[in-house]
Amino acid sequence: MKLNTRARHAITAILDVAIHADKKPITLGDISKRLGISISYLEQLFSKLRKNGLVNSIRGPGGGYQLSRPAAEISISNVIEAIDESPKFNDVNAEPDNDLNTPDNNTNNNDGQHCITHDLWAGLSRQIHNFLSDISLQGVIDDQRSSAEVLPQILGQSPSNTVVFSKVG
Amino acid sequence: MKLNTRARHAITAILDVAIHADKKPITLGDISKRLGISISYLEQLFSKLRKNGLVNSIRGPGGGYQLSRPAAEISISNVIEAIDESPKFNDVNAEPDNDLNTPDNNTNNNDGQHCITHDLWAGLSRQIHNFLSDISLQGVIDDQRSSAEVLPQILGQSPSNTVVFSKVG
DNA sequence: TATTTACTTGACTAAATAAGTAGGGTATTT
DNA sequence: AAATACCCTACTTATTTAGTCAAGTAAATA
Repeated sequence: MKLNTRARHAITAILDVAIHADKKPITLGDISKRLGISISYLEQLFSKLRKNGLVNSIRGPGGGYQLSRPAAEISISNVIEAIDESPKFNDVNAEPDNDLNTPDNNTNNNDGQHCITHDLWAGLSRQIHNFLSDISLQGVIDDQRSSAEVLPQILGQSPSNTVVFSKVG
Repeated sequence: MKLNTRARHAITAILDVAIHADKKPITLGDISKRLGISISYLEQLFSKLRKNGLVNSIRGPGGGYQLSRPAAEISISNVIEAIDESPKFNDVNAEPDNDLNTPDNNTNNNDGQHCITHDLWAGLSRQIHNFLSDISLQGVIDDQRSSAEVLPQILGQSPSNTVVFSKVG
């Protein structure tokens, strides 16, 4: 699982769809205009989102994309995992499929210390994954709403006590 | 705040130090052997860790690095933030200092939708940051030790909202 | 049926950033 | 003297980013 700009774009794009869930299907052209991302790029992202069952596509005039299920039932980790799937098709080298960047366990170093920190990282990685599994698109939207109400948004920095989690489901 | 391989290396490296906290200072040579990372690279990382007060250095034979404070009082976000500081020294262009990759809010698109998703991403980013602020090095180690759920170590602040995580999906 | 509109797929790429190494040195401490 | 941290510049390579281009396919509508 990688938290990179690709993931960010996918998340903001699907959030854009989620926000307009009540209306007609959202076209990639709309999203492109709003987010300033090329349609071609969005096509790549939404292709994966669709194949992973997160969005439905509707063709023809008036078509576009909609969430396949309520925003409360799509987690952030769902989106990220849909996006950063390695191709792994075709043939040869199936990549080791790293979770949040898996360290190479190639060079066996002297003692088993490397394995220890490897396991520690894996544990942390799992925790982050679980955390992101518990945040839904709806949760992100609600959090924004509530923190906008409660917080005067005065500070760009250190608002760190304002976590409002909403869980999936 | 960026979760990339650089951050992963920094975290595993400082965890390596934390594991040996009871013993003598850990040399970069030791870590290099165990993690398979070049000393040059580790120097870059530990330079930042030291400047951010996370580790102490001891020169001369028998020297090395130690944690500057108990592992329970160093959070994962502390480490990440120490690492991904932009240079920003010297002179001119102070980078906008992105948190988990800040989208460009340059091209003002038609309506205010871009800003909405921008805010949503910022909110999510903040949640992740808070989450990582509540996980200490000791927490990661303990989690590994007893793979049950770890209560977040309380670091100085982080008062109100007790972060409840785990619960694998 | 013809046209429009939108989604699909795959190949390709220029630019930027990240990742990591190499190697010069200096400063301290044992 | 040796081991270690500390500092700096440069360098190479790999990956990611953020797309473009082209040639489709599918569905709705006029």
